[in-house]
Amino acid sequence: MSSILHVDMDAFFAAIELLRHAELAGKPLVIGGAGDPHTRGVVSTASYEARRCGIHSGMPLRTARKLCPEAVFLPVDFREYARVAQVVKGALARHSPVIEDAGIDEAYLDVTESELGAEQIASAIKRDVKNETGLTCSIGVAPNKLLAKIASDMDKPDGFTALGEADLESRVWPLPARKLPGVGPKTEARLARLGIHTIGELAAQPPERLVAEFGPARGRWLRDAAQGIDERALVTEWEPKSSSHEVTFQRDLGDWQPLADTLARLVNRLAADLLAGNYVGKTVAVKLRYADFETHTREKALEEPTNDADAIQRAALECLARFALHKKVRLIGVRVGGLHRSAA
DNA sequence: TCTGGGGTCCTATAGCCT
DNA sequence: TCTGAGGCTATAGGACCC
Repeated sequence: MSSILHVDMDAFFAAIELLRHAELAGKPLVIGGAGDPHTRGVVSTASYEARRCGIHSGMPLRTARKLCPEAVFLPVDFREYARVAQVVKGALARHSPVIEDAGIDEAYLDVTESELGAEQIASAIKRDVKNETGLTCSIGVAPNKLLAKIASDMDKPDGFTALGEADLESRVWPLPARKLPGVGPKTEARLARLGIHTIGELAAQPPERLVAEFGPARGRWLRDAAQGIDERALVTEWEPKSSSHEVTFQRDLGDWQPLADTLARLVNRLAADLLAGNYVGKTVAVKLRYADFETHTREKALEEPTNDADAIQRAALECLARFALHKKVRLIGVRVGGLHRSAA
């Protein structure tokens, strides 16, 4: 039986800002966008005080301000959060050689081979992370990644939860289906239409019913996940498959020229990123989001893999020309896919 | 004048080939 | 020669995650 830890930092961005701005302790704090709730942007992280007002990540900043006018808004400082994340990951790596980076503020550790118990390891991790960063985290332990992640969410902040197969019925099945990682708002709504609201109700479904509704791959995955079955191994090495930049305009745009100008800037940034990472890509895609939030992409395969800004820009402009400009545009983006390391 | 930016993976569909 | 089944690839969209 494997023993997998999931480590999840508590309100990561907000907690880092509180370290730098001690005077904000106890106040509702919202990190997101440019830090100005009068501009377009969404909440990245809300402190626990702000969450009590109903603010959560993904919410428009304007909405957050209406819910909690006295909240303090700060811009996202990715460089600083990435720096702290490196310190955290360094501390984690000392507790297991088998570690999966699962985003800026979380990771999985395989501690099956450790001589220490999972709970001992978890408390040592909490101590080290606290000592080296001043931050707290929540940790879940389980026989697989799926259950470990569910576990780490069960006691926050600064919690520890162990889940075994025997806990499935009493502790996992009563949870809403939405608590399964991989079930988002769309799937939650479809399940609700089938009368399925909890993970237990999902686990009790005849597989054919889920397959009929969601297709073979997803139908079977839903059943397995609800029964706590997850055989995925930790991903300890990773290479990017695509790289992109996009921007949402403060005011929707109705003309080609500023769109093309913005696209050129995004392409230059992207080409610089590829060059810095020594990557070349095989496809170029342009994304347009119209004012009504309808989103479309147009993609073109390159004749040969490249990271050359001019070649990418030619392809991007061809993609842009295939769009109709019948509605105003709120966002434009560019992506290069099919990445691999450059031979040069 | 709701709704970011950076990703991944899956699915549907169309065109082409055998 | 016509028709159909099935596989493969490219493209577009959707859902999800942090």
